[in-house]
Amino acid sequence: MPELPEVEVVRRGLARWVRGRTIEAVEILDPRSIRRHALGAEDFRGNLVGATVTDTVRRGKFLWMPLADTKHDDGASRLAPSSYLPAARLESEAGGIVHTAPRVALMAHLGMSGQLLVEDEDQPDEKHLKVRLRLSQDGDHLPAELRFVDQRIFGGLFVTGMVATADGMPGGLGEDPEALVPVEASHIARDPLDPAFSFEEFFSRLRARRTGLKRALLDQSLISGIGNIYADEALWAARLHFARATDTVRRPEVTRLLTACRDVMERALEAGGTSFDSLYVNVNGASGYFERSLNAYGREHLPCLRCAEAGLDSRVRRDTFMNRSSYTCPRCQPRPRNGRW
DNA sequence: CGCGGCACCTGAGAGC
DNA sequence: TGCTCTCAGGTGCCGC
Repeated sequence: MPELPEVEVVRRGLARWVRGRTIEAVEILDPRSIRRHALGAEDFRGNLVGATVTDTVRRGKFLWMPLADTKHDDGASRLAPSSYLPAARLESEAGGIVHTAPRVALMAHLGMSGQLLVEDEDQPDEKHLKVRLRLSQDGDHLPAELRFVDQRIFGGLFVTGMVATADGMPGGLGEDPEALVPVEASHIARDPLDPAFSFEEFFSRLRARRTGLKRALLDQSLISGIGNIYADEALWAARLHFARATDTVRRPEVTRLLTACRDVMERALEAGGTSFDSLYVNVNGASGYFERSLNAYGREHLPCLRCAEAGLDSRVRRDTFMNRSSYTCPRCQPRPRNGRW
């Protein structure tokens, strides 16, 4: 489930249904979905069985569940550090990233088509079911399984170590304010809904780029959580063209753009996310309904609603950009000449 | 070293 | 029916 609001919907579902529960069994139906686990699917399983999910944390589109080991009362981890933090990684962290006491997390990225579903064990397997986790039954009537379903396999799960980022700030949006960040998410910038997001840092880094606005919005190391839908929606709301040169944008324009990003993603979150079909659902399999609130994305040839309100007829156009579609109103988002202003 | 293009996958739908 | 083509909410890596 792609962009920030959809991932946050999933995070909240996991916080409700999975936090505090212990993983009792792991079934890997397709090892290709254990994507970046350096030591392979079998090691992945060994790291998870007996571990308890202590929290659910998100940064941009990355989602993770910090794990506590419940096997030993003395607090010693059953998990050898080398099994989740390869030596090469330790060496590569010299620049910028300070290593702290290793903690582990179950990382998830949904890619283009991943789903995390909380279900009873008697539910039939989904066609693209990749991984099944059986969870402890601490209370009663809790669904017994957490399933990872993914048609295109761009998403995946893995267990990894967590580090503190260079700014020494807490990791992301979760319940634990001291949360660290998994190594694989440490290059991901804060997202616009993160209280620690810095406008000044974003503005100066954006201005230093020599590229177009949309390409910058989609760069997760500059600003995270924004994908193709919400980039188009935010640019439309801010009346800016996707090809506008980043080194010419002025402060008020960037303020407008960021406000638009926050606004559209918060509204999408309230609506449960954007779904065009059953591919994008919450942990209980239900679709969000923000799709009906989109102003630009997917509206080729349809009227620009802002222009219509002003009594003008302007139709949304679709351009191929970065090998994907971009939707703009040619009247209120005019294409800059020579990519400049 | 920053930027842009492309590979990684599967499936749905259109057109012939 | 089946082929080919395009398209789909993302990310990382490689060459320039």
